[in-house]
Amino acid sequence: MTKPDTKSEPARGARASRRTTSPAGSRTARRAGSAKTETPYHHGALRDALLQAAERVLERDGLAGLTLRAVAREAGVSHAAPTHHFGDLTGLLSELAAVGFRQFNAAMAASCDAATTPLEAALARPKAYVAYAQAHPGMYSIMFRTERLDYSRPSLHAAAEASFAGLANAVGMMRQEQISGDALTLNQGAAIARAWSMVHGFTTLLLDGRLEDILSRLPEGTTAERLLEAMLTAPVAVKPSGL
Amino acid sequence: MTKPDTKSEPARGARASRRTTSPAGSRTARRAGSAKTETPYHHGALRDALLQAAERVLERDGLAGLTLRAVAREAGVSHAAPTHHFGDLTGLLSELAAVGFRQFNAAMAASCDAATTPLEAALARPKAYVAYAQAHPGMYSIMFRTERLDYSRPSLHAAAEASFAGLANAVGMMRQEQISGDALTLNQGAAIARAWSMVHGFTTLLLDGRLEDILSRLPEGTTAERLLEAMLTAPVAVKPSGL
DNA sequence: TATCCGATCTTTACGATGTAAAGATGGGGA
DNA sequence: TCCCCATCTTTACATCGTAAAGATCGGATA
Repeated sequence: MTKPDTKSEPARGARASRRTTSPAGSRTARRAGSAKTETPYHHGALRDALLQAAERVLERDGLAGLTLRAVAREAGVSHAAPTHHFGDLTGLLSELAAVGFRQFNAAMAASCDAATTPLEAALARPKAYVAYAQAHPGMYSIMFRTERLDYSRPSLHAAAEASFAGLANAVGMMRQEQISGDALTLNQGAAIARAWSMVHGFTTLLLDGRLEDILSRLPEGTTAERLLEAMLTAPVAVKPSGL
Repeated sequence: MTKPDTKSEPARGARASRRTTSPAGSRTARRAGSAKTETPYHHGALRDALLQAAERVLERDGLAGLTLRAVAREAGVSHAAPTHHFGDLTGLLSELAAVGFRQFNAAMAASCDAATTPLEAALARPKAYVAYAQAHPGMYSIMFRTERLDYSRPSLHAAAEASFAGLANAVGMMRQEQISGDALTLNQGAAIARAWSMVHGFTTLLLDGRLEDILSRLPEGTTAERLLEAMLTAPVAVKPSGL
């Protein structure tokens, strides 16, 4: 009854004719060659290509534009191809978030290694955290948009876990304690929660534009990074609480 | 060509027959009467009814279930009725978020008024913040899901602004300073950013289940509220930064 | 080397959603 | 009394996620 999905997915129009005219043998030859932009019938590395396409779509069109069909279009394959590799939309988003966490962890590790002074070392990690989010806002927002993610996926679970472990480790070093794997004191937990909450909260507020108000009221030319630094290093309030 | 949208929206099936059999006059009488569950043709207060329906749907079915059509179904009207009152989905979500911010502000104000000791006063606001989010997770997540919101809407802008003003004011009282409306020192901005980032970050991490790991490692029976308290009051780390 | 299995990708189909546009309804002012 | 127009419904359509069946090879097996 419904008009079939024709027309909306031109996708591999060029390939259709090529496929009919080219005998089987040329496919492997083409893949071995440099013409990676052409799409042989069996893509060969569609999974990775789809993830890269998804990242492009996400950073170009935002979260709203990140659909299974849009990713398939971007990668030049049929709209149902992603389903085969990721199961469903949640699967694709979860794997993409895992990619994000790995980039994220790598960026923070690199930044920590580059630090020389103790103060630098203390600020390197949070600065890299915020910098990654600013450079890849789409990725960051996906990584923390839990309702569309499946944390039981091994790759995502592992990547996110590594991120947490790095944080806990950094806090432990800061407190000159060994954070053991299984048990925490209330003070240790509070220190970790404070560090994570502060940086994560700052980042989401920043990405949501919620800090514009504050930034615009600060002395001319104060950047978000400067505000972050002040937030992390400034003396604490007069009253008993950390507020 | 496409099969018309019949069947999927039974909605007011009962009303259709009623409308044909009942002459015009009885409508006002019915609305004035107690039968609010029955749906007169011109609803009379559809806008508010839709917002209440939306809140029910949101807390019952989560963000994924919150669609224009689901809200219309819940309110017992045709699927296109919400469009007339809110323009589009963004409009509905924005107005719902505004409702949320008003509830949120009221809850925090009430909690502050109830405080007696200085320590209580310092903790009342963040505790109420987290408590609201835990009691209304759907509402809270909508209020901070910026990509689907339109902050240029007066009601949402005003409600969110009031929330920010309350926070800035609380921080000012804590520092025993007057926070002037137009300009801030770096330290003042940092104090506001720290307070907001910490509580907002903690809340989102908590709702996303990201603190489970920490909570499960803490002494038996430690609640999220207790962790929050410790995070806000515990002495700060050894090293120079607030980390 | 010829054959066939199964992984990979495409086609087709369907229900649901957001939104636009045109039609019905009736409250309230002219 | 009559008619305007805000309110709500109907109809229509493009797009999306997903399921299921068909096409297309790479490579193991014989």
